Amino acid sequence: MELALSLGGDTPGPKPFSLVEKSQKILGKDLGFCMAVGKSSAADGENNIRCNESTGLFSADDQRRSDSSSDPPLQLDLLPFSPVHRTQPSSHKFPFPWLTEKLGGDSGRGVEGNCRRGDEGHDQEGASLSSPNSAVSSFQMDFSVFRSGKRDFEQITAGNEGEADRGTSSRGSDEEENAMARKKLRLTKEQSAFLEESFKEHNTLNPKQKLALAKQLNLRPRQVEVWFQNRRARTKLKQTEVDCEYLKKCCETLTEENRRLQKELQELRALKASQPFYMQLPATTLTMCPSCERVATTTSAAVVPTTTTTTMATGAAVVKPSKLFSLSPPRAHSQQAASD
DNA sequence: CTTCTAGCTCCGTTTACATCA
DNA sequence: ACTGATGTAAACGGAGCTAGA
Repeated sequence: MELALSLGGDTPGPKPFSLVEKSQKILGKDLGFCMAVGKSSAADGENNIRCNESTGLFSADDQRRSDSSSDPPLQLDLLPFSPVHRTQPSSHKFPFPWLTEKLGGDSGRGVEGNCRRGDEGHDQEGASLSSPNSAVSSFQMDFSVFRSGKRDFEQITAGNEGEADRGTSSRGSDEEENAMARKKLRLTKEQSAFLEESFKEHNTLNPKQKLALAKQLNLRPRQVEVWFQNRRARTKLKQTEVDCEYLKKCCETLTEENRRLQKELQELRALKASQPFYMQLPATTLTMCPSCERVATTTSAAVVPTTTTTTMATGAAVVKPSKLFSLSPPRAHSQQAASD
């Protein structure tokens, strides 16, 4: 058995969040991820979960495929749950564009901010709908205050417009635009929260979803695309950190186990040397599946093996060895379980 | 069947911006 | 108040893959 950790990067397509039963606040972190520890096999390449392009949902086939492994993967799920989300009432739902579309409504007003200058023909409308009392709609003003320490408002506005203009063309295509200093526009909390919610639904977007989201948030589609791209990268990075931690713990466990086994082996050898007839009883082999920790006992015909072979499959196995033992790969048990 | 193209994601990198000492 | 170091996140550009013409 191999210890297979899904780092989420070496497989194409969306990642296995759909498999995970959502449990929040694992490891006490706000950001969360899932970790899948499963048996690696030649079919692993087929276990990638693909998000349905049209619905953004994971299909039952995908689920079945992912469940097809004989060893159900251990998953650590630390789902994204930002402080922003925590402040939301539990009943609060963001109006996802594709959902509102399905419901036949275009009523959800987008979160304003980083406003474009009418590059898609709806910005002016969005601006005109702004309510002075709305935290969201006050963004433009807040934005100017927010940055007033660095630049004056006119410069900022010009920067936004430049960004907006640039966004309508494909990336890096226009020399004029390239000549212009790259302005980075921080997304508002509302925009980020909205995008986070969307990301929780599905971490990739089809073009329709991207456009709808961009329209909803008053961003360029390219910005939405880049945000998801960066968000996936962040997820992967965090996942890698979690995986590393887990592997470190595995390593420590195995080292400790190895040390213990070596010690026990020495004791057994010493015992054998002092009592040469002691070991002529049939050897007992304990076989434990590391994943389910079921132990099967078999009595071998061998008498006093001259060498003891111990195979540790994973650090998950905790075996109290008696006289002689071996840890066989869970494959044996899997086959046995299958026959059960 | 091959080639071309468009569109996508991933990845590494750059850069603007915020924060802190 | 100013400054430099550092971290974060938006954005860029290239590579690779895939579907469709």
